[in-house]
Amino acid sequence: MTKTISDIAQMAGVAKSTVSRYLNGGSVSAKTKQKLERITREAGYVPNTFAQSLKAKRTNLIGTIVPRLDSFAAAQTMTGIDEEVRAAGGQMLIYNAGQEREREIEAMQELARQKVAGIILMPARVTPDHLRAAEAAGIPVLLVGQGSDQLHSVVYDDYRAGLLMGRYVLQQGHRRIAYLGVTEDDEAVGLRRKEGFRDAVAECGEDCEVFEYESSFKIADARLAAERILDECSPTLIVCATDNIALGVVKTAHLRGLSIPEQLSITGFGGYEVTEIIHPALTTVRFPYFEAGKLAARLVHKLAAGEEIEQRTILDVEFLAQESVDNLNKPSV
Amino acid sequence: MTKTISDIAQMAGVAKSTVSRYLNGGSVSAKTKQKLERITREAGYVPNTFAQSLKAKRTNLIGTIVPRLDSFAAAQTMTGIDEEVRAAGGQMLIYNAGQEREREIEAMQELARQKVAGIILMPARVTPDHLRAAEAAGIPVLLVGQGSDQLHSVVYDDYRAGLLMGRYVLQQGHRRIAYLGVTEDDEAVGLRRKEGFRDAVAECGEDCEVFEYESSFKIADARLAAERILDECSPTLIVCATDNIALGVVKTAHLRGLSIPEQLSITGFGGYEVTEIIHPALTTVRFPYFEAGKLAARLVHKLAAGEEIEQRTILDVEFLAQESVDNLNKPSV
DNA sequence: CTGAAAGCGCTTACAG
DNA sequence: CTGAAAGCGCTTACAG
Repeated sequence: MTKTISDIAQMAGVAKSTVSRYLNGGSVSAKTKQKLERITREAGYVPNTFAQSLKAKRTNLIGTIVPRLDSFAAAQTMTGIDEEVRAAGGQMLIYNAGQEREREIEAMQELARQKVAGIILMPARVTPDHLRAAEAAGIPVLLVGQGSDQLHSVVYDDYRAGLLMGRYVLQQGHRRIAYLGVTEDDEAVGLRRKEGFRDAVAECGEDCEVFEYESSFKIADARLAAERILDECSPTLIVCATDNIALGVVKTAHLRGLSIPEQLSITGFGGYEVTEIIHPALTTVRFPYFEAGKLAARLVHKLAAGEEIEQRTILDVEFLAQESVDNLNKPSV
Repeated sequence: MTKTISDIAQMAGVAKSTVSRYLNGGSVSAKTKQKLERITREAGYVPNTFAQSLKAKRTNLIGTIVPRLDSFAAAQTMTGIDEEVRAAGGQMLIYNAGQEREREIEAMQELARQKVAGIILMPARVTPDHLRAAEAAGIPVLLVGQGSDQLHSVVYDDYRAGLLMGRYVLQQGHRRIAYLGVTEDDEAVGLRRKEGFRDAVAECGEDCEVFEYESSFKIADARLAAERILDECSPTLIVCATDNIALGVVKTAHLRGLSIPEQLSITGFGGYEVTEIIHPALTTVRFPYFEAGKLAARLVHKLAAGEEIEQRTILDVEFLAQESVDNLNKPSV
């Protein structure tokens, strides 16, 4: 049924090697080239990827390992990677780790078996197991979202995001603030953003009370954390480590009948599309997920080609003042 | 560096075929099995997928073609497929068609080349080109979300979704309604939902004005459409063909200072997570995207195994009354 | 420019 | 239960 290179060779009256050479742009006379062109077209010839890969021992596949498929950040990043990989004539293979660290390790092994040209990994945390697996894979592994001294990475300026957010809310007059973060095991989201925020508070000089809380990334958990915060310390503002967490806090505020931002100000990090759609629109910091994906794809291709790249590429973030933070400096009515 | 089956055979002092048989669960004596077990483990042997596929001419890959990566429905469906495919020892390969019909066709050819065991396709519309490509692919193609007389499919009960929505809003007393739909080229979303809604209106018997409008799936377009609707026919309720469209309408309402649902009721279809989070929570119909993905994976595996399945599997939807529809029957204050 | 041959790593009848 | 051999469809030196 499906034609092989031998069939084509026979039909054209040439050797298999000639056909192969033609297919791969090797030296072929104009005449045979023309003939082969016609015949492959008419026969609807498509090369067998496996046979190619078996010989060539590599593919133009880029493996992407994501923590989950249904997150805004992951979706944007994948879209960026896909666009760039496709433009380079390759293909993206997505591996869903389902938020389990072991499956990230497994994924690297599996993708290495499939001889992908490179791997883009979006981990919540980089462990020694990751480093070992990356080493063993024998192919370039590029991190997105988390940095590492051992592996190449594309990261966001989480520290600056926290700093910008801190400066802004302080400048709006907030002095009694709850910071709803996530585990510091997550260096980028849990640690850096908070550090930036703390430094903004420190540089402000004035008295400012900050109550630190922790939640998971889940909206449901964020709602519970918000209950606790409101019961315990009644801040004028809750700074949330991600937009999703902020959405949970917004929900709790609504349920308690608190109006935003008059009675409670709320901020997020991320810049998810939904932050502009909800009312009031959420003040946040936009992270360039899509651009990070495109860049990551380009970099991993370079790595695969043996080129040198920077160990760590830091992408800038953009502060987005919207409507969910009250200005406490305005003259009271 | 990486061990092949020949290395293992040599190390164990047996023939390659014996190793292969051991690996594939063929008949091997207990003694050699034990020996091979140890040796493959110690050598860290991993079979070369390409060589396997080259011989076997098939893989345990399931190809999934999605219109886009960053949609709630697509993400949920992919997650469901992935979970099930993985449980069956296979792997899901995602192909992003970027909302271009031609790329859906391309994807089928490409996936066929890669000898995936089956393809799950989520098209906006099934065209003759799709049917031809599916035919030519020579492997099972299962549709999700849109039905077809030629191909197997898993579809949602879009008609019933529209019917339930229509009955509910009429029962709440709405008689001046805008229906903001999408192109009827999209049979499921554009046509069936609207038909269900229309039939609900018909069976109600009473006078009811329905103004039909059309938008794309984009939030920005939905916002514009909402402007037009509010200017032209001031309905008490806007029924939107998807939750995303509803979000756009909600935004417009907020910007105009209309309170929901008192001054304008709004509904969606889909049951996206965000509909519960926003305030007021959006009344909608929940579509079982995740379950559809799981089911699709099971069915495509059956198809690949040569089993018979129903031509069209219809999944039930669930009406979700939340807060965005006003009850006009309540005694006025 | 062209062809014959070997080989990539595996599987699969076929004998024994 | 085990082994020798052929072959999957391609690529790649090596001669010519």
